[in-house]
Amino acid sequence: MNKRPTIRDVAALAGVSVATVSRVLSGDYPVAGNTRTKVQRAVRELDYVVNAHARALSGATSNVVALVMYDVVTPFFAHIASGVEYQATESDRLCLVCTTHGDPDRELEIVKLMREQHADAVILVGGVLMNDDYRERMYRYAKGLEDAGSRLVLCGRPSLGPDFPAITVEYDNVGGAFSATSHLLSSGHRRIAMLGGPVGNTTFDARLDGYRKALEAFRVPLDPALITHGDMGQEAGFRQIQQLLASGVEFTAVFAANDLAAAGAMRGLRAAGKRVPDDVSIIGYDDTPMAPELTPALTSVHLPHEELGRTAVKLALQRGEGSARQHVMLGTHIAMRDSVRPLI
Amino acid sequence: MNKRPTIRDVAALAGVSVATVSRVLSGDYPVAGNTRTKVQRAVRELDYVVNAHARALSGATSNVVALVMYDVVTPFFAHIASGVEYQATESDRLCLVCTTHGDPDRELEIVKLMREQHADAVILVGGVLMNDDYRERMYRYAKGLEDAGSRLVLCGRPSLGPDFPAITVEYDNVGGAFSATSHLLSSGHRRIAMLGGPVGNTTFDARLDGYRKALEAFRVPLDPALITHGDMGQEAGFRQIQQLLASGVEFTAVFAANDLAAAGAMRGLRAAGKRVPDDVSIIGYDDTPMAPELTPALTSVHLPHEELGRTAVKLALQRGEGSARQHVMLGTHIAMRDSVRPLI
DNA sequence: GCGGTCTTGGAAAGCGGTTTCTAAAGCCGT
DNA sequence: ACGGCTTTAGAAACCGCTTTCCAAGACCGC
Repeated sequence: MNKRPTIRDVAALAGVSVATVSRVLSGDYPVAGNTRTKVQRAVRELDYVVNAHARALSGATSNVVALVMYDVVTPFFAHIASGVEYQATESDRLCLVCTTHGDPDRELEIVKLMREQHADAVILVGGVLMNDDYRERMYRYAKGLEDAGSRLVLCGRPSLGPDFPAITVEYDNVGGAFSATSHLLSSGHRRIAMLGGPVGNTTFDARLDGYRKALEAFRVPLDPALITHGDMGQEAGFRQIQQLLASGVEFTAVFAANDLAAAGAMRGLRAAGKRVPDDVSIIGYDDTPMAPELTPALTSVHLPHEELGRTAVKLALQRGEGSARQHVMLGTHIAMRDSVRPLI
Repeated sequence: MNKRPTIRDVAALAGVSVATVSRVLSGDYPVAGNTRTKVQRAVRELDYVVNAHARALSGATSNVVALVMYDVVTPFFAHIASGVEYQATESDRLCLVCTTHGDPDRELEIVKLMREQHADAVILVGGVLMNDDYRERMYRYAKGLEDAGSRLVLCGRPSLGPDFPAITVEYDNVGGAFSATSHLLSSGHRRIAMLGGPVGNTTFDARLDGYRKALEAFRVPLDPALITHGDMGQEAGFRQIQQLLASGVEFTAVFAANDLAAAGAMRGLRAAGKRVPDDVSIIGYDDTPMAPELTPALTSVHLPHEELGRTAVKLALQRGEGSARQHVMLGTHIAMRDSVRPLI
């Protein structure tokens, strides 16, 4: 078991000083071609790799981007993660992934870990329950991360104000929901059930808001009986539609605040003998890979997931003062498929 | 902008030496309760967090587990990643995620990066094109990682032999495919089309092998015309089934080597006016979240994705000699749904 | 041939911890 | 009161790299 070689071993073998080896490897400092070759040969000979920790310790950056999200399997998060990972790689960074499952304590712990790691950027992804406790917590995080040298990015989560030391990369939840609802409205639907998410969650509150605004724009009175809430899983969607059906309230269309709930709802409608889209039209949100495979293929609000992730990393890594508190809002569009039918 | 405090600042504030602070934080060495309290107060006062790189540098472990996989969004990988992340957190490790998109050069680079990082474990996930080049590459990786102090884990990928310095955590591809095919066979189907993956890929070769073995066990002759290959995406599944249909070969059932291809195939069958399962039965593989939402709900081979990931981490972190080259094989089972119908 | 830039390479001081080695207290029995 | 043993705490030597500061050659015009 030969110990792992150090830069000293390389220097010795190449017959130069450690400083020279370091400079050859970093590539910035001018080194005579001859010397460079000798060093590179020695590196290959010993199969030497630098020690990232030693490098990070002595002033350089850690070259790590941290991604903090609810979980890793929900398509919404997975696709954002994909974008983050892509851009991190592009920028020669490694990508640290942590999940919170919605637990604030866990989140606190993760932020602490990230301060320890000196991550170049810490990206917090996805909607949250917005309240004073949250704001205060975020403020502490931001300060801690700032003087650990990390950039904080809020991704798919509203900004906490222009003075808040974080970059925000959002997509237009209100606009997307407005479009989706408008799409149903302009197809003649007036009784549109809303399958909403947890109350207080920034993402789902915004989607509900877009729904409201669209109704208003079309001068359709809002019927609270049409609005339900769930945890946005497939089972929740199934149950929500069942309740709606059982309650006897009439509706000809459904706007589900995400595709998973939409899928569950379609199953529920089918179970109740309702045909989609002949009896009930339905539109989802997120445009996950599942959407086109459902029967009928689900019309859904398409989000620029990957771009969201890429942009978050790009902005965070962009050096220069002032760049530390930007706010970007990306647009959405509707992916039209077969689950919506105009009302006669 | 107050600089981030060091252990020295804490020591000064608490009126003790840095050694003492270090010991209080590590928690192993005996420290008088009084001193401990003073130190903890100072830590809180300064909002001090250790520098992970400094800690890693001075002998301790890096507390990082690296996960290397094809991509981050395919449910197969996402669920394994979920298990890895879960167990890593459980073991107080952070989780570094890298994707290769099948590029061997990228993989090589990642392994180098992991050597630099001194990851506690490096987990390579998913099937690969098995050939001599691959074996040789793996051998180099294994050696390099070994004397960087990292454990190498092959997850969902066959072992390279008992002497190979790596842990292997597999699931039974042959067995799963055997069961799936047998399920169709015992339902009376004899003409079973196979939607296979890339030739040479360990995962899909094994699934094809299980298909063959099942036919053999039922003494059903294998018809090469029923076997197709694709890249296992939804489009591939769609195209493969179209070709099959166009070629005129008869079949009453389809075994798709993953759910994505199965979904595409179902779409293709529907487009061709074939009803599932009335005209054609179909069974998938991986049991992704999409499976129960398809119409009809797709019967599929369920894999212990999460457990695979958890086991990989658990074994890798288990210290003790000899534990460095274990081999675990997890089982699969069929999730019965509505896409298979007995032939009269 | 000489003083003065430009290159090139080395010595050494950190970076922020952990850990070994050592010394000062504190406790005990006699 | 004193020697010996156990706790507890400090000094200092690393861990492996980057980078600043310097010095020695190389090269130049005159």
